[in-house]
Amino acid sequence: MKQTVPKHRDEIRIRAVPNRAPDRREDGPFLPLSATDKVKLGHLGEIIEFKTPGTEIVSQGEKSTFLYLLTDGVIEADRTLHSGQRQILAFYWPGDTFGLAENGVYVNSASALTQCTVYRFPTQQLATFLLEHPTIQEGFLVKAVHDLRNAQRQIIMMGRFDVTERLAVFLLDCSGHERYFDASRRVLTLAMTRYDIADYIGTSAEGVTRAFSRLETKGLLRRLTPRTLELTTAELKAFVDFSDS
Amino acid sequence: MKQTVPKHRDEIRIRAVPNRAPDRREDGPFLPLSATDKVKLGHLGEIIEFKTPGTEIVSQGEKSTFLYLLTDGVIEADRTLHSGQRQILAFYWPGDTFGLAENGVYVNSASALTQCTVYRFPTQQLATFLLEHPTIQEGFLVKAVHDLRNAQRQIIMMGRFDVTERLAVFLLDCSGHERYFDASRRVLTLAMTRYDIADYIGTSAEGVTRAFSRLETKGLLRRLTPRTLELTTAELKAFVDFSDS
DNA sequence: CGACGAGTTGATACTAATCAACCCTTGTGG
DNA sequence: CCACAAGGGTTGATTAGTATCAACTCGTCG
Repeated sequence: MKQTVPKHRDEIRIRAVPNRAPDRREDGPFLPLSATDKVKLGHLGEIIEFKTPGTEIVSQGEKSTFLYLLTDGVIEADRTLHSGQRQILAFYWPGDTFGLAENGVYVNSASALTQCTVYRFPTQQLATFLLEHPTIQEGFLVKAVHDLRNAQRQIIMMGRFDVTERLAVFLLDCSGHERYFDASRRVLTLAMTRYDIADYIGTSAEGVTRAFSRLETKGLLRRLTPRTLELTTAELKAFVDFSDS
Repeated sequence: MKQTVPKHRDEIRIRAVPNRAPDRREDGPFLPLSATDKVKLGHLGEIIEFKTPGTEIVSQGEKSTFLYLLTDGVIEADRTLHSGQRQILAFYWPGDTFGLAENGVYVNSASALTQCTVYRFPTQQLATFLLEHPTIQEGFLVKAVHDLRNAQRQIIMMGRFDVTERLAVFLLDCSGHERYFDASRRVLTLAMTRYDIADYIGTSAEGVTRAFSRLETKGLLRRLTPRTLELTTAELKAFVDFSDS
């Protein structure tokens, strides 16, 4: 289920679009981090592997002892209400951090959707470490702002888009991750169920299926299997009405 | 319209709930900042007053030259889509920062709903300043995470709550600010129109009015005037189903 | 006084939630 | 090896919530 792997060290990298216009642009969607900073962070953290999809890694309401950095796999963060309703707040991809806390308590749960490997950092040590390493702290600040922008995109999506448009936005987000979108064949592989997607875009599983068939009717995608889709990102982008993207 | 006021200096303070459990709790909803840090920040920034409600302070798509810290008044941040639809992403209260940027460009517009006084910091200088002042940078990091949690609350609200519940959540948020909620008389004064509220909770102005009358029918509030409400926060909290609050 | 914007109410249309039934794949145990 | 259970996925019928359009009131300001 869970296993420490001290042998190899995956590359430490943080996925974020910077606030300011970058002077260099060689790092793709990741923040520039000096080699020594990566080493220092690597020493502070610990690598964990989660072999079984579905494993809950952090649990809403529990004491927040670690901040996590995903290096491989896909993770889902959700909150469950008293009524039992579940809202998925984000899907995390390699380079994303998770384990959001308030007053020392996790506000969301997070579960692996695939096999995952993560770094985890003890929150106490991390806090003092960041004060001593301002450039790394800046990285985490930029990452937090990046996540804030993403959350705002999602608010717009929920507030102004119908279910079909929301699904299109979601699929576009997914196809931004090379590991799961084969750009040459234009095939997207989904790591999540209809229920997961529904709880993310604020509808029901049936609603997701119907939105899929409407997109298919419009010729914006083709379902090869329920979990593998052939799609053209340009056409989907033309379909949704973001002022950015 | 806009006027520099170098005479008096308002207190610099950042409104945020910390990630970790605080060891001291004397600062109310604001972050603990040392006196010298406040002075240094004050020197970096500049105080601006906006006399006329409705003034647009930052404009979506423009080059981001300043980060703003609100010291008095209420501000609204919104994004307008190609279709003309508007989504309000947040209302800002004293102690909040605004002027969110991506790649050096503001992603949202922000307008004053009341008379406002703000600090503004040149983004370039602020970035280097924060690297030299890790404790202040930590403050901005905690603030960004705070805003991220708020955005997630809003996602839950939009994804799982009906219009009436969303209005209740909004009113509860408003009544958290002493300046606009007289706790002894239980009277909340709204700075925003029905249209603003509608664009915030993702409905229409008519929808807001109907939600008001449903809450009034349920006995959860009383409309003294359209903009002043008598309400009991405890009853409203019981009505909404957040796992926190 | 008249114009305008905010706020409210009613009638109608439509999106999507819900309930039910069903298919398909996968994995497990007899 | 096959039967059956379980969960994911899809489709149809019905209903509930709310968007939209229209009309009207009220208060404010020039």
